[in-house]
Amino acid sequence: MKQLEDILKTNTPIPLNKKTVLNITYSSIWTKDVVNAVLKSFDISNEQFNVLRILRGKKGKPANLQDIQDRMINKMSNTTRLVDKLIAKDYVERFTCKKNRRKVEIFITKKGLNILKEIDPIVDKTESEITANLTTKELETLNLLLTKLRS
Amino acid sequence: MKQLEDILKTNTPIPLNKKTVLNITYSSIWTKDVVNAVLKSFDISNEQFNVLRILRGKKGKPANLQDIQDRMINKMSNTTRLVDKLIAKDYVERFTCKKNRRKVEIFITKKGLNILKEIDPIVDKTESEITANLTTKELETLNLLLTKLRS
DNA sequence: AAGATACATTTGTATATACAATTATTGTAC
DNA sequence: GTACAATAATTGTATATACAAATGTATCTT
Repeated sequence: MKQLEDILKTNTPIPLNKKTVLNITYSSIWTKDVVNAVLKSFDISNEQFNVLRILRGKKGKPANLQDIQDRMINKMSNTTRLVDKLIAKDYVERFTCKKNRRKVEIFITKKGLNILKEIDPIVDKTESEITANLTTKELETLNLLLTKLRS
Repeated sequence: MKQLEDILKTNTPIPLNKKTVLNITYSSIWTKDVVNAVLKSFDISNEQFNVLRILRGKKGKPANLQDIQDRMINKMSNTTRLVDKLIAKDYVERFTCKKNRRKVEIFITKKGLNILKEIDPIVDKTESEITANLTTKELETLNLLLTKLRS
């Protein structure tokens, strides 16, 4: 098993606090790289894919920018431009909200739903592969520890 | 304890595979935000700080770009520009290697060492705080599980 | 020695992230 | 009703990330 010290090519052992933070960071980059490699052939970024899934979850109801940001795992100061790019691909539509003209209403299009249907099973499979080295019990422990860490 | 489902404001439970990937991503963003908030007052980014620490680790010996990239936890296609910014701050010097003029030799300056000495204890303290909710045994388990995940 | 290949870094372009400032609209206080 | 504050989104600027292409240098082959 490749220890963090090997990855970072350091000969001095890393204190447990620092090692944990680095290990989380490194694992996150690793998972992101694996998923990105899969999404790349669809010409869509991880973040754009995430927005599409959120919009589908609204089941026809409109989402404004704050709805999307609330559900984004990446803190986005910049959802506007992300939506711009999805509009350019015809995956999403944006209208100004008539009741409150400061707000916008964002919808996923049929084309957006179709591409999601294509990508979803592949990402699911990739996520299964990413976690394949751990048993269900170990995965539950890992989730518990990460949640406790942040609490 | 705030579950991932609460954070993402979804009412449907997330499958364990997907939940694990999301949990790692979210935890990584969380730790990065905490550390960045601390570094911000020093007008230095997480990545620039990381490069400085790597250079200090060379203890006077030169580092070329590949040395730095090998030790970077973030896969950097772009270490050149990161070093440019550190040079602009007088934290780092760059010379072309005389023995092999394709290579560069990068050194940390006294000013760079000084700022590191200032920042280090604060980051150490922050990392201790980040991991404060877990016992030593739990931290060891967490590191083990993450390492096993990637193996 | 000339041409091909490999190596080390830099540069270009597109996207994402972080924070501040701005614009437009709505709500509230007086 | 006007002034002021709050809200929602957009825009601007700087940095970081990802990948491809270009540049300059060294090495290898014959």
